[in-house]
Amino acid sequence: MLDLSRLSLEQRQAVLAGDGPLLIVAGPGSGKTTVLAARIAYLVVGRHIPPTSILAIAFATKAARELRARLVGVLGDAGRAVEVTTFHALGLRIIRQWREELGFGPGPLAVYDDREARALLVETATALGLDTTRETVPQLVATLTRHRLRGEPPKDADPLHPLAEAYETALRRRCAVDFPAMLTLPLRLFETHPEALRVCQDAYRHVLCDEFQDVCAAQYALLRRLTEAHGNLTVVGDPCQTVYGWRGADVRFLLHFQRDFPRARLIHLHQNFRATRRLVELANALGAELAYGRPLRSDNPLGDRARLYLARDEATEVAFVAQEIERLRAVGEVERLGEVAVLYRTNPQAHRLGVALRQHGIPYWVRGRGDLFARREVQDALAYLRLAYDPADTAALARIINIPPHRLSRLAELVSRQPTPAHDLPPLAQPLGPRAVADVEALASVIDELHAQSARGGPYLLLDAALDRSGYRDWLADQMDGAQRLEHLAELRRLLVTVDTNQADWLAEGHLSDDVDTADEADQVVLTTIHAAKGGEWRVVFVVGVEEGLLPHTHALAHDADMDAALEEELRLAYVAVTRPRERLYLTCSRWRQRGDQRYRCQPSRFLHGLPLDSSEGNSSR
DNA sequence: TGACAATTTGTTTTT
DNA sequence: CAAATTGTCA
Repeated sequence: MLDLSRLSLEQRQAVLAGDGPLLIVAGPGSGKTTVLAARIAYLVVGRHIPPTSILAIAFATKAARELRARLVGVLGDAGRAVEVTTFHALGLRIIRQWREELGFGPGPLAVYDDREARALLVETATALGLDTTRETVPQLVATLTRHRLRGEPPKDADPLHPLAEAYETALRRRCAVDFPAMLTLPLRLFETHPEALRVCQDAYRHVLCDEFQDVCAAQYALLRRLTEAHGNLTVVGDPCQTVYGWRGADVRFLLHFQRDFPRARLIHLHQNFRATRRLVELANALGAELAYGRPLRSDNPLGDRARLYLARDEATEVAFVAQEIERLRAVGEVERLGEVAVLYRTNPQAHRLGVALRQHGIPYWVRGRGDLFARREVQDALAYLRLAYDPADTAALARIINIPPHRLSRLAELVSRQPTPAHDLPPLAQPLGPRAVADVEALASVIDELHAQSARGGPYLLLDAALDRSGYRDWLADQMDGAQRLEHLAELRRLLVTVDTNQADWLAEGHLSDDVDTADEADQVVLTTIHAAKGGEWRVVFVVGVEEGLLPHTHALAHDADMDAALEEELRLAYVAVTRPRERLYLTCSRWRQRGDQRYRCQPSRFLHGLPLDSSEGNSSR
């Protein structure tokens, strides 16, 4: 049945803990995913809880997928029936289910990314007569987002109140949600429609939340509401790994869990099963600086010391990484390249790494952001698809009405201000001249054709038709980087081939998925930000750019108001990074770094101080 | 007035 | 280095 023999005593306690609130504080490498999966399995097998009434929440879609895979491994088909999702996907589903109650009209929900959301906010702010300069806008976005993630809209007296209201109305009018709305709207719904709350509460008899140290107030409120009837809430987290403070994460929900849930059981998992003992010691040395930290225990083999490489410049630094990977592969220490990851603080660092790895003929895979769904051409293509499925999707129309450029930019402005379906546009285009009217009519007929086709073929065929009929493909080909951007669309097409045709949801879900790893990761080195690496583990890990200015990032040093908090988050980030490898850890930094056309002198990170490291200096390459 | 090119700027992390 | 902003041409 359920085999718990390979679990430690503490792990078993966590798995078998009874009903009610349960807090598992689990350090890195303590097997928390295993425990989470085993606990769910135990609920199903041992306690006969129907899998469909168990809700497991992760932060990233990737993590959710991994957990689901584990569950299928342990439980088979029953594992598939467990609801494993992310906060945002859950929120989106709830919004969809009660769309009318939330004041949305018919038609598919559009998901606005940060760019679109910002544009809408600027528009509403301008309409309200607020000044929207380059300095004020980021402020505005930040403050408003902070309010929303806290689950507390600005009070009536707050000068931001009218903007918050107007922005929300604007979203509703366009039938759109942005990321914070996926959390705040369900909360609102639960306030105003208790019957909806009841339905959601009744659906799940057990709720489990991974990465609990990273929940924001709105997410925490969501968890509380969902479980307030029965209190069967299991949360797993590590206060030393909060790295999403800028996104509203508040570790106090974990620290004060027992205050909010007096009956809560607390279990610590602090034995590390992942890394060699020397690496665990290094992690402990770094973690000693952290508040709320507890040292990790380890009975693992001693292993090798971590290595610090001081490069002269970035080129030398990335060359070292490539050469070292080559060497490890040559001596047989690395069999599959998927056992190796390179971690960095900022996305642009991936570029130089890619160059070096390519030069050495080492296949690699860049994980996380920068890919598909963030790209403009992909968004455009998706907007065409949205229109094909629903010609009345005015948000999608507003996006593509002048792409490729017709003579419709005036009209585009109108549509974004006052949503109008394409069919009703010709009168509006009248004053712009006969050519504009003709263009609008041509556009409307293309949309009609696509709509007619939408019922027949799969999404990828529709994509082909959309790109050809609209002239988008031809237009894009002539643009800057046209070939490369067409390649992105080809990638989208490949993805769409695998999509379940009858699922109307995939369009919206696409915005939530943080990676498109159809590629086989097994034989490719993984390049990832430290943030996106959280939860991952590899045999060999390189952490590059461990310098003042990158890790800790200058941004964390700038504003002295909350400098301590910001700096500590950087330290936690470093802690996350060094706790990823199983066997081998390399830290590298560069003495010089190029940014724009200026060279900067760099100092090794303060976090390296006092760590047990073998240092070497690079002077070979030029 | 609108499309497009060149310049310039300001840079974390992501659901 | 990409996006916003300004400048130029039709």
